[in-house]
Amino acid sequence: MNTSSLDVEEQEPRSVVDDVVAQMRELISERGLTVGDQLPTEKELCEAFGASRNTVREAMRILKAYGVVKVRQKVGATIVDNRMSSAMEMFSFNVMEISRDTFSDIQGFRCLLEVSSVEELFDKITDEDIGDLRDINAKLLTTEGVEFAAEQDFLFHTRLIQVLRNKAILDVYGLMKPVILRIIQKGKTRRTFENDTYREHEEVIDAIAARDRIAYQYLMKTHLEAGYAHFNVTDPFPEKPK
Amino acid sequence: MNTSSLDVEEQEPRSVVDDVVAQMRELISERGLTVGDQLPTEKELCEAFGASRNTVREAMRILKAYGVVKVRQKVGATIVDNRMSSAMEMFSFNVMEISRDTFSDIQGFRCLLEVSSVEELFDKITDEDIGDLRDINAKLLTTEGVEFAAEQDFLFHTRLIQVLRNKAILDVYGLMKPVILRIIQKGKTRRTFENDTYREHEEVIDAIAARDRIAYQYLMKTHLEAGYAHFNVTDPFPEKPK
DNA sequence: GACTCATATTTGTTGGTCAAATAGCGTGCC
DNA sequence: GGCACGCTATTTGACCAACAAATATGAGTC
Repeated sequence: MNTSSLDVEEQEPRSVVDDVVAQMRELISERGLTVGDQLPTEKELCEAFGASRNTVREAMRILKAYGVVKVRQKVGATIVDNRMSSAMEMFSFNVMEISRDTFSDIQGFRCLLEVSSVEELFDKITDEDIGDLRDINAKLLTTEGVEFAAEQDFLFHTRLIQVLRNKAILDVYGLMKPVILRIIQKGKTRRTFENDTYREHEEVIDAIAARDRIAYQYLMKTHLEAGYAHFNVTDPFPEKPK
Repeated sequence: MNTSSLDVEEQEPRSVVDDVVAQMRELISERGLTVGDQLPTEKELCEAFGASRNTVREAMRILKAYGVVKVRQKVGATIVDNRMSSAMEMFSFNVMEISRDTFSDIQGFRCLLEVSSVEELFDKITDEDIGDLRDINAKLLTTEGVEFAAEQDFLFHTRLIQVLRNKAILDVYGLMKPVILRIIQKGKTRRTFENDTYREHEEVIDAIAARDRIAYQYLMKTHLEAGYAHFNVTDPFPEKPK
């Protein structure tokens, strides 16, 4: 069921490249290297690890893909921390249909983030935040196509999360962006955004402005669950048994 | 402040490898490839993209690092979806100290996940779940070293999250594992786990068993915030201005 | 049909070449 | 001295060719 965290994956014989990656990790750890520090040159790494340059390069590609190093010609490899944006990159691959389970899981997550956080949200929100929310929502009426509308829809919810001033939560929300965007678009037309979505957002903002906890929670929950109808009606899910 | 989502990073001229990665994405998208399907061989990709084999290989390494493909000799590249475990890999790099901000953000997140989800938690939790929690917590008394204790501590909280039956939330929790582990260990000894942590967990379990919402929320919040003392007292943070 | 084995194909690794970028150094000028 | 400029050595980027290792495939045998 869950293939992500706990299963014991059969370990294939580690390739030389994987080995070099591991040694690079050790090197970073041992020397206590951190953001801004330089790694040795490719040549030095070759000698240190006894691997060919291509192998070292492939290992370096992995670190770059992880967003852990940044390489510039002549300068060499510098340690950075772009792991969050790298993670976004990787989750933007459309390698599979969104299953009904994934959909309801993500929606449940959003519910937790946006509905259950009401206390902290009402605590921290300012008039400026509310103004921004109205501005963003207004753009839903400009009818620039479904993709644009979906972006604005997502931006609205992101702006709301931003009020919590919690980078970890904001990052995770950004991480889920590709999936959320596809959920938002599913089964909707430009008119859906113009009519339903815009109105629902406005009602949510009104509830926030009035500091009405009950109304906010009800409206946001309803709004999030509204997507479920669109999602459910579309297709019978050609589920793919492994 | 926030380097993850919104800033406009100066775009350097894309390398050939990045280009090949982009073309592979297109190819996957166009052909509607999904988990289990095969990619063309390296040779075919070279011809299709007009790139050398090493370049194609480096691009393939990136896709492998993303957990999007799995490559076996002779068989070739198969599309998979191990992005979550790949994400865990990348976040297990210790490239930077955990800042106080990161700490409080993560703790805030955990608070949201574990405290605010009380309704759903109490709704879904079974006696079996509670039994598991007690079993896991009991292992804190076996005194096998700090690393083991920290693992058990983390496992306790993971098991709690598992009750929600939400894969997305569970995955995100797993994603934060490396950071959480370091937070858990910070400033603690084996005795801390044996005494304080064990007792706090037991109290939480008791509250759950009694279905006492108020007590649960208070105890869990207190427990999570307890780490803050350990964290704050240790060092003055040699902050590293860029 | 079932099994064995040789072979061809495909990925893994290595060594090398050339190109492109550029940090660092030296030179000359003011 | 200090500054601007250009050269050069170094380093990464891309490519090529060759061989090793793994293995899917098919021919051959019973």
